[in-house]
Amino acid sequence: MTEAPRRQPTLDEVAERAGVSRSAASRVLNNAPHVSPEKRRAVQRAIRELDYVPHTTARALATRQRGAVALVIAGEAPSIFADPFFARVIVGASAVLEEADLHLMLCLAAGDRSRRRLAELLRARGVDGVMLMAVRENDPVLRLVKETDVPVVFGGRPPGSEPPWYVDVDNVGGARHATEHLLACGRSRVGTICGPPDTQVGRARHRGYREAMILAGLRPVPAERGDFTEPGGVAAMAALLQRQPALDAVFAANDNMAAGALRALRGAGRAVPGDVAVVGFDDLDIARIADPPLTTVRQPIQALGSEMARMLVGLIAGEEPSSLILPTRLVARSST
Amino acid sequence: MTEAPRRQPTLDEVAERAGVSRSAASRVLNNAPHVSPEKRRAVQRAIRELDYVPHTTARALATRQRGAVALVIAGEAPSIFADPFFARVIVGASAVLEEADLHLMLCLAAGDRSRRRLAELLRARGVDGVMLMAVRENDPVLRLVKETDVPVVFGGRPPGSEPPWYVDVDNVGGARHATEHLLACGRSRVGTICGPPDTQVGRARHRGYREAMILAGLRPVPAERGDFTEPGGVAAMAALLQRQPALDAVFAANDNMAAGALRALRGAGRAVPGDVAVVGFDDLDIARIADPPLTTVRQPIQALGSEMARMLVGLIAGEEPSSLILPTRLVARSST
DNA sequence: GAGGGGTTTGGGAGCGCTCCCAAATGGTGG
DNA sequence: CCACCATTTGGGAGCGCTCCCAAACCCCTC
Repeated sequence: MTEAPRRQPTLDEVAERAGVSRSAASRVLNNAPHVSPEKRRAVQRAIRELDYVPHTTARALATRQRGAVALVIAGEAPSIFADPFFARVIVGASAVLEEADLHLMLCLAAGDRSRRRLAELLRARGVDGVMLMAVRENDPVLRLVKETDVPVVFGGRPPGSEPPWYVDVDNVGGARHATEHLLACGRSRVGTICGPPDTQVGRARHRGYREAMILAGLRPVPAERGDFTEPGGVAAMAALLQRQPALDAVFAANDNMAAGALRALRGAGRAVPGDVAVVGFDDLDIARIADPPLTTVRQPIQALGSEMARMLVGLIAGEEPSSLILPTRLVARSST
Repeated sequence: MTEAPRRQPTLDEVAERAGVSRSAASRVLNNAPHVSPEKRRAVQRAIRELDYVPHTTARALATRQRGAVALVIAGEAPSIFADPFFARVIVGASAVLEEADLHLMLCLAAGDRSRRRLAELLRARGVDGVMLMAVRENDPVLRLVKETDVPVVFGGRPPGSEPPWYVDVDNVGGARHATEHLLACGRSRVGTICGPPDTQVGRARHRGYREAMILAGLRPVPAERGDFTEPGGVAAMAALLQRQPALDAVFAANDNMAAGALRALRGAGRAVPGDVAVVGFDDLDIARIADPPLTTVRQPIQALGSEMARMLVGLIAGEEPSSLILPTRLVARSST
């Protein structure tokens, strides 16, 4: 504000100062061949002296690539993004993107207006690629990304479709392990609090539970449905207890609901893990803080982000990566 | 992938189809005056028929504005972003930005490399403005934003400096209210678990506590220092109890530490709120889930985001907004 | 019917970069 | 010493848009 609004120097000015042509300067900038060592040095000096920084937008226009990718959170309301899950995905992704010198745009694409903006962003080639998460069944965003010709990597699979490129977490396997763990602890009347059935995560974790039960020769208990929130977990656990009073273990499809279950069990006078063992899923902070600390299935959230980014960078570079399912790991604590 | 790689139509093509000049088409696009109604209609029809979308990058180059702003999280490690706080700021900000038709870039500017990239982004005019958060004392990022000529809005104030434009939360007032609430509950031996003193938030909340004590004619108890984490809260509470066994209330500078305090108190056999009342700060999920649910100071996180965005949009438009301190609100639950 | 005001209109010159291509340069072999 | 090939070099034409400006146009008024 104090100084004159001095313009940023342009490549022409660099070239002039170095006594070479703009083309030569451009070659040095992109360290392309066909520049004599002396000229190269001269240009480098000029760049340093003028404190030159290439104008990204101009470069983007000329090369037809933007140097940025978008992370799109579909969901039904922008507030879905408040889930700490996404923040950790971003931490993972941004490290990889930084390596590839790509910037990250964040689009909370809930609602018509933001979807229209996303559509424009894609059509106008505002980004070189997209990472897409929290897509629901028949989400209108699916049409948008189908029409675009920039590469799209999904995080998780939307229910009812198998995108060409995705990174997902082994929800089925994780849920199966969690249930098997309960069985291995000597429990046999294992119930489950499942997630909303219109989410792929909800479905997959429920399936893992059923698989484990059937494999063990037990009859799956009808699931009580939660909404991935703690209060939802309280309500579901209460209902489950009423329906199956003899329950000796519960697999909850995420930690929030497991924490709710803990609270409901305490309210009902059942000891954990004495009377009822509880396993959650996610291994968020709440699992460690819960009382008793929750045994849970840790999913590699940050790795999900970094792998998505890696895959996208590969696609942009013209490679043909293959989709990925990341393993989960059971973390045993005192709730079992 | 199935279709030919048909190029997006350009404005020239629109103009040609509408039988007008490129200039006229451009005017219609930006609905500028000096276009006859018929031509306007013709252009609009051509746009619709060709499914034309203006090329953002070209426009950016011509107008010298990018149509995007950056949210920069300074911090010392990228993982600071995993704090759910930022996610809610983003939810607030992105709604306002969407209204202003600005895109959001996210920069986790910890470490030299990412700071260099940020510097380039600013110098190369990759964004029209910046929202800046989690800046530490003497953070190198301060120099970067001082040198840039795009507007910068701070979220919170970095310790030791008063930025020209900021949105902050009334941490002092909130902490004072929290402490006064404890006093109003009939407590008098009120201790505090404070945050790291090199954060503005830590300092401000500690100050609010001291103000309330002094105003009430009481001697502030020397604070026990935590690090804003739950385990940190456990340790601090244990230390505090040892030092001040007669304590009957604690103000913790955030909910995580308050939850830790709860756990430590339970471990020490003190009833909450019977023996010791506890107040936290933030009103995150954990406050509601804690046992007993925490009385806490709610800060308007989403509003922080939206107000930052609003201020930035104003600055970009050439206005001269004034900085803002958002009020907090005490939420009474069962820990007091 | 010529002169004057205002409003359209379209050509052209950018914005700052990349990249193609033709010309210049330099080193080699016959 | 010249022809010939491989490099290096710089001019110029984009990329797709905005915006200035001069020319064209329209409608009055005198």
